[in-house]
Amino acid sequence: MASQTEENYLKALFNLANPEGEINISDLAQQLEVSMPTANSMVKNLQKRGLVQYEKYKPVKLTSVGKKEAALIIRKHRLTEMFLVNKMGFGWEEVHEIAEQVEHIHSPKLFERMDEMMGFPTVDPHGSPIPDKQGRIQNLQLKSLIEANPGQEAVLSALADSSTEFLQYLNSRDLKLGTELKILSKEPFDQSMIVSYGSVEKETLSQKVCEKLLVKIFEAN
Amino acid sequence: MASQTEENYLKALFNLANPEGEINISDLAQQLEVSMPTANSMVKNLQKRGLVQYEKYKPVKLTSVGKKEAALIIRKHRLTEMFLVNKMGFGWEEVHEIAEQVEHIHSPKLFERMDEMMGFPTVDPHGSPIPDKQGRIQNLQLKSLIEANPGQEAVLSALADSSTEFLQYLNSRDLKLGTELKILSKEPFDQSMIVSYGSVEKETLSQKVCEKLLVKIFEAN
DNA sequence: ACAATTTGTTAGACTATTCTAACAAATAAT
DNA sequence: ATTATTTGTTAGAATAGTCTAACAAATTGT
Repeated sequence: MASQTEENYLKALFNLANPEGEINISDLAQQLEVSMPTANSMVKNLQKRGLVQYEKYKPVKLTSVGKKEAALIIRKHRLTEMFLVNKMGFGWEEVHEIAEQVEHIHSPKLFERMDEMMGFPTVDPHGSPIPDKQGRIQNLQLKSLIEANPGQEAVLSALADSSTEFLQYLNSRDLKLGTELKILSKEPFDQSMIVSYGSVEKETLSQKVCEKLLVKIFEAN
Repeated sequence: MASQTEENYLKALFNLANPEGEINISDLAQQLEVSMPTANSMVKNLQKRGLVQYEKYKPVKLTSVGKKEAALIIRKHRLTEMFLVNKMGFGWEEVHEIAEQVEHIHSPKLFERMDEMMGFPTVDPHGSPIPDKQGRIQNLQLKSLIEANPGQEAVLSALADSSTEFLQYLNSRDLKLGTELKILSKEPFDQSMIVSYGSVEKETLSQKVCEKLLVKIFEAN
């Protein structure tokens, strides 16, 4: 069984993988806040255990076994986040740290019970998909708000960044998953957007923010 | 901050302490399933950290700081057990293993929320008291059923053993916390007792079982 | 193409937690 | 009281995970 440390490496590898599934050792080291030699030696260890594919001076790739292990840890993380928000009344900005610890608990029963109590949710409080028990992840094909154009409408469906700071920014603007945004205009100079939603008539969202809002886009009717 | 391993040693020391608060290294080693030299070296480490009092060849004692740390871990354990039973529908025989892991989570918020959701319970599902936030433990002064005499009544209030096997034995006899037992007779030869309770007219409880049932005793009216 | 920079590797060391082997002290048993 | 047994200690080694220093390969920028 993977140690807590190994689990954290698997999760980081999963999250950092580029579209080809490759990860740099330096990115891995940075993500986990360890030195490069440390990351390097753990990658060798994971290779011995069949969880990653790796050759000297080449980027790392999770094997299918490694990918599944990682997805199952992420499943526990996201189920926990959802449980904390839906069943225990936490705010979406408070749950990451707790889930970071709970995800390492070995107890299929516990997570199945959470899943059941919530009616088998498919996304976590930040809109990220919850992998199924086989470690499969549904692909929602959401777009970044930046791709929407004036006149269109967009439903906020997930976030590309779940940091406390960003979540608090969203809280302060009353932006939640499910919020319907009308795109009023786009500023070509800095890529910022002016939108309206709910009782907010007019709000300017910077490029940085728009990039991190994942939406379903509709033609306004 | 104490590591998970150190936390487990503190908890074991707390639970093994005799009435004078003393613990043998061999008992500690056995409880934690480690060798004696391992337990010995960890005791020295805890001593350096001011959590135990210790001199060569003498029994170990928790300091007041160590005792408080231990009690706060036990608080998390028992709150978790209660939460799993009351809020998540687990059986009392299923929760120990899970709580054993959850107790190491660092998140005051999480445990305070559990406490709040349950209305600040004072005992866990096995009747053991839940230490308060200062690590203080209420002393219930319960007696073992073995001390009750024919003609008296006793309310099952806690257990001196919460092993899965014992809990399953109790489940099979429909014995729960709160069950009112009438003592019909005591067998002087083997210290077994014949009792009635609920819809059970007559049940024989061995000495071993009676010793582990902690009760409040009343004169029958 | 070659220097500068970034990225990755090796070697060697440290800490925490564990072990076994060997021995010493304390306790129990005759 | 002397031996036998149990309990506790020391020494020395192993593993997991981490580090720094030094070097090597790959990439970037003229």
